[in-house]
Amino acid sequence: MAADACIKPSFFDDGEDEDGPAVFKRSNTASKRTGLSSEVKKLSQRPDGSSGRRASDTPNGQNSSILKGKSVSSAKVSSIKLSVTSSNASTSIADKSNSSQQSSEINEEKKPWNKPQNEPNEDSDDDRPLSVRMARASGALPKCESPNVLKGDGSPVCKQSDKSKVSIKKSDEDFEDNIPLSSKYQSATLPNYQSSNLLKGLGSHVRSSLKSDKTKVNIKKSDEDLEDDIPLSLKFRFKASAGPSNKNSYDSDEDKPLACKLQQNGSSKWKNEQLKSPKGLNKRPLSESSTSVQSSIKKPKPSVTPVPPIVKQVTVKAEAKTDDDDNVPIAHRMKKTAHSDNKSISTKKATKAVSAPFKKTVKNSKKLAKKSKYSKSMKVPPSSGEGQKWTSLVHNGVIFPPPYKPHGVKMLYNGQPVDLTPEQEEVATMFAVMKDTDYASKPRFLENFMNDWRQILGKNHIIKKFELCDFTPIYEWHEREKEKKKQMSAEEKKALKEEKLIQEEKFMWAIVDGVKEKVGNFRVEPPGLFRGRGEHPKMGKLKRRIRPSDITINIGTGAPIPECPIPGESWKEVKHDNTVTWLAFWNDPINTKEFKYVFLAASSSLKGQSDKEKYEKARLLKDYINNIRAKYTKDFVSKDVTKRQIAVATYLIDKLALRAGNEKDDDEADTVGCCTLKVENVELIPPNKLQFDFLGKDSIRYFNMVEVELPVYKAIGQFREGKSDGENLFDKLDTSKLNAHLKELMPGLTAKVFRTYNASVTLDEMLNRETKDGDVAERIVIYQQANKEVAIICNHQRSVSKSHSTQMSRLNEKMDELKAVLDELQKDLVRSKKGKPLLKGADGKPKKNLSSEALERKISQTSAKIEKMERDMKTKEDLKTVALGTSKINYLDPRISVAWCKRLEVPIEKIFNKSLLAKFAWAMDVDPSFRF
DNA sequence: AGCCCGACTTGTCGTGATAATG
DNA sequence: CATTATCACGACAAGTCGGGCT
Repeated sequence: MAADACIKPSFFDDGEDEDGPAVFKRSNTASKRTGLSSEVKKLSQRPDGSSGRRASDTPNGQNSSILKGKSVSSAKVSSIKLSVTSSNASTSIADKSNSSQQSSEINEEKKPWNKPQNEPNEDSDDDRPLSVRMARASGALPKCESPNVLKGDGSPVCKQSDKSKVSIKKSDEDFEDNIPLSSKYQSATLPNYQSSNLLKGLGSHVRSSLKSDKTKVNIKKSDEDLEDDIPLSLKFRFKASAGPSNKNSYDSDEDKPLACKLQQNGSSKWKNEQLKSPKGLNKRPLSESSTSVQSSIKKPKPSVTPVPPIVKQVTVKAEAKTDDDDNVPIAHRMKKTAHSDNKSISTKKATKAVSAPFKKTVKNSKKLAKKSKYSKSMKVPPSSGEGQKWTSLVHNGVIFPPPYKPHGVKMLYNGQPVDLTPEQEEVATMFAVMKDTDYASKPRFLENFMNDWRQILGKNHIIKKFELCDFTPIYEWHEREKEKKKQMSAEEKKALKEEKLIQEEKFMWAIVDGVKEKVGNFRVEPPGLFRGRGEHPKMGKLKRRIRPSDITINIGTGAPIPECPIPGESWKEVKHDNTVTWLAFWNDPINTKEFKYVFLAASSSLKGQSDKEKYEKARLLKDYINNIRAKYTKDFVSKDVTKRQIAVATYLIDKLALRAGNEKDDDEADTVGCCTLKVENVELIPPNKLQFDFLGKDSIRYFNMVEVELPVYKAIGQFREGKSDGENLFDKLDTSKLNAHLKELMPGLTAKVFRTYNASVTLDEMLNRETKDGDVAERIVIYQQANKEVAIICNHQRSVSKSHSTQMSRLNEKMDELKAVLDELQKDLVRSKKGKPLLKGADGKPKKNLSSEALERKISQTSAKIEKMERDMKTKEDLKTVALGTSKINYLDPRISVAWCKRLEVPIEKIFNKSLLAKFAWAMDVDPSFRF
């Protein structure tokens, strides 16, 4: 593989990357940067110095550097530079290790169905060239050694009642021993529930005890903070000025912010069930927008000229590239885009320099601007970077699913075979195939399906009533097809796979600013019956086939327009909008107001950069969190109801990691988030506990009992007063008001940042309080436990595998056998010591005589086996409903994991699988001392 | 000031691939 | 070597949140 080099632009760089980080890919896109800076400035309230920027941690290598530049200086600091590195990583790493979620399925209620085709993924491509640096980076990490890893027990920190059967002890202890805190928490508060999680509220008391570890942290931090002109505490006061009663406690907390999280959240008992009693009706209007931001001045810092991007070449396609190009930017090569070079260069620079606001800050101009600019060949390169996401974009569009192939199998209606046209048969088949899913028995699904199918059947078709339909013949045909497929030889399967790959290859890549990047979902969704989650009102509706005329393509101005793969048809529209990252979109046939987008894959630098910004924003919250907590604590007793509601809602979001809770339409499943909680979802349990029970995103149940501070308890009681079950608990609130408020507390702050913050802080804290001993496998177990803790906080659940109970009982049997063996060995030992002959074996034959020593040895071996098995079982039981993958992908700052791996010499491949390694390429060169 | 469009992140599940087991 | 358990990864649904328009 070739390595590509790349450039990174550094504008300010001062040494930024000096050390280490490898950068690859293009320099960065200029576009956005966090914008925090700009916002920061704006904030009126805070003194600016204090403005939030977090000082960088010195320790962290690059990061610090990143921030460094700007932050230090003055307020203006604007841009943060991020250098994204990308790598592509690939490499040989194997994945294996970690566990993450996986599949399994069914839970009682909901379950999905399968879908027919899928494809092999594989993609070989991963082998995109690694950059040199990367290599180096990786070198830093030890390579992995053995595959096996984990497993052990993950001991659960939390527990649920049911699990009780299994004995507890297990590993937790190990883990916990070291960690006093957790235990404290648990015990403290909750009754049976899981403990650890339950939190104690932010209550400081407890926490204070915890502090210890944290203190150090703070300390460090403080150093860093030097930069800030104003110490947090000041800020704190600032905001909190009014002086909440609790303040003290908080203050104390401040010192150790991390701690908080621990307490956080309780676990819940999971199990998804759908609750049903929601009442929700009132939906409030969404409303208001938040304050706008205008960052006005951006000043670019001039500086280096960027090097032209290099293309990674690959086999690929784009006309432009040829192998040699490595060093030449594509732009150059492309004739069409001739002007592009300039653009790219200039823009990049510009953008970087500019402080951009978070997402598109640019006001209107998007469209106008872009087009115009573009066409004009961007004249405004420099500062224009605002909402710009790329300068050149080349791709081949999307691939459509193959046309329907009629099978001719006739279903029965009222016992008689029925002739169907291919279109009618296609829909009948969609349903037939879902026969053994539970959708097939949901009235709403059946009704929606029949309504849509009837339209295709036409008015006069004999088929009228679902009850008279018998799809069995088609279902059986499908089963046979599946079986056939399964029986294919390995070679045949392989051949099919390759063929598919060849067909898809051209769609898999896009060239963004001269860099080849993987496209995320270039396959247009095939027609099917809509499978909404939970009690979705539209389940069963026909999701019609998408055609080229439904699709809007977005591509660089000079790039060749992808040819429409279906002869005789054409794209709905072709745009050249460089302020967005999508390559194509179409309207969702189920909800025509919504869109389905084709984006770049997670491994792309565009995504990587925004991911990094997300984590930087969460890290910034660290500097404000104490202040924010003090503020809302004070407002728990505000006379202003709206303020009180905002305070309590913020508290719940912070402490329980609840989602914001936007309003939903009636044609969506009835689920809630913080702002949309209904009275019935929160029960008061005297003296100061709250019991939450509601369906959240994806209709996953959130059930948790939490001890809260008394003022919160009382406030909730007030909010419930005079309302019936289905009414909104927070009637004066909605997400835009809440976020607008949060933005006043910290630039760019929104409700979801708390989830990221709490998740990452928890991981960082848990990983760092562990001692360094233990072998790699044990360390991985520690990581998993931390990961699990986060998953619980975020309520990331998975359905229990169908075979779970079977597997458990099988393990139980084995366990019983082992115990019997142990028992017999012990009896034999006693006899042996007394000089009596051993007992006879099960088969009646005498066993060969063993010495007492030998017996003892066997006993200890067997006991060890039993213990291990108990641990494994407990872990398995414990994790049966916990999905670890979601938090790893979306909430845990990968730099925490990477730095930890470097420090403890755990191969990063044990923690991140291949996709994660690619996705987090930007984090691989983090300094080992990085702390969130 | 609210509504709604638009873009992008987050989340669960199914399924094929791969590793572990008997 | 055949099965079964686990893992990786894609599919696609369902959130969040900002911005522009009225």
